[in-house]
Amino acid sequence: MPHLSPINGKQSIQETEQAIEIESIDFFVRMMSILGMPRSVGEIYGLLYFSAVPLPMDQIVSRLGISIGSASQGLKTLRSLKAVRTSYVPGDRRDHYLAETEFRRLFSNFIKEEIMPHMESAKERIAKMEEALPVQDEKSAEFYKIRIEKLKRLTRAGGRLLPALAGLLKL
Amino acid sequence: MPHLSPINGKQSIQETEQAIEIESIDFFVRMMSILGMPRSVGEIYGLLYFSAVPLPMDQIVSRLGISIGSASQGLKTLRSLKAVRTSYVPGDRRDHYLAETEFRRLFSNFIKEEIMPHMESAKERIAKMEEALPVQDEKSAEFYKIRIEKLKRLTRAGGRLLPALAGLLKL
DNA sequence: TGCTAATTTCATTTTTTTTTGAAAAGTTTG
DNA sequence: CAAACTTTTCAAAAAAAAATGAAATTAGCA
Repeated sequence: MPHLSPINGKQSIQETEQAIEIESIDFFVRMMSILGMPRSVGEIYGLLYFSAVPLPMDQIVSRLGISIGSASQGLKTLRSLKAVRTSYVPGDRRDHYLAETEFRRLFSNFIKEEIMPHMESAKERIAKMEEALPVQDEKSAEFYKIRIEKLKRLTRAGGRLLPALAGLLKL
Repeated sequence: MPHLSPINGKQSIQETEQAIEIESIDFFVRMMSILGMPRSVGEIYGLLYFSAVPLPMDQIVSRLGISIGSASQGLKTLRSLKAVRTSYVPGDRRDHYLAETEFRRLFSNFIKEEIMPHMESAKERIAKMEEALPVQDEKSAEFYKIRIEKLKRLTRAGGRLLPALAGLLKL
């Protein structure tokens, strides 16, 4: 756990900022973990979310107390989700990172990048079930057909609903 | 990997059923793992989904080649999600399990049981951020307020949208 | 171009999650 | 109510996922 000294009366500005930062990290670690993202990814996003200025990787590393490797991989993940952007800071050769804070966009990207590919392969697997089916020639064939049809409806509905979801998020 | 002999010409009924079963298990293992469920839970549901008759636990164990403990825990999880029901079979003291196949209902249960509790604790964490905020007395306070407000909107929108989601699933 | 700082990669270690297996608990029925 | 069967529980083992750290790579600058 990082950070410096209080100075003045009741509660310093640093303490307030630190308190919010800790809660933010906690918040996003949990949120991201619902989405199956590793802790470090949540920590980094949580830190950047309440940072008024873009932070270079070494700041992220030292403030979170994680390794350089973790930070690099976490940022790579966040970049691929477009959850962070790099911003250019003149006279500094390091990349500086900034959180994307439009949740609708984030959510939309997440669905597109992480969920939809699974829907595609789901469809392929259902197709394989159908291939296996035709030779089946008895009363139980009907049962299988019905169950397969249900799966097809599910993936069709999912394929339509999921990409539309972000639009329904009225923030 | 379990199961028995082909007999007749091109492709036996057992082979067809087995092929579908394997694809089904594969399908649901992956689906469930998107939702953060362990492999065994997907396997069990995948097996039951294409079973015309309710299966007792020892059948599940032997067909999937998993341990009794795994099966028991997996079934417990599935019961809590209402993804399986037990059905009474006269003259057999074992519980027989049946897959719930209405995905809309399944989905709705999943959101209620697995997602919504997180939304509640998210709200609490945001409240903590707000508690930390008031003493903050400079220009940057505004920045924090805006970010916190965004989080509040997110959780509010999530709290409304998520429970309504299942209803939007037009299968 | 060569030097240095910044970042990525990846084999290894650590941590977390899942599965196992066996003992405990619970049920049914003779 | 006791014997046999079924299911649950949980400590330990195994497997999977994530983090580390150091070497390799890349990129900026003099």
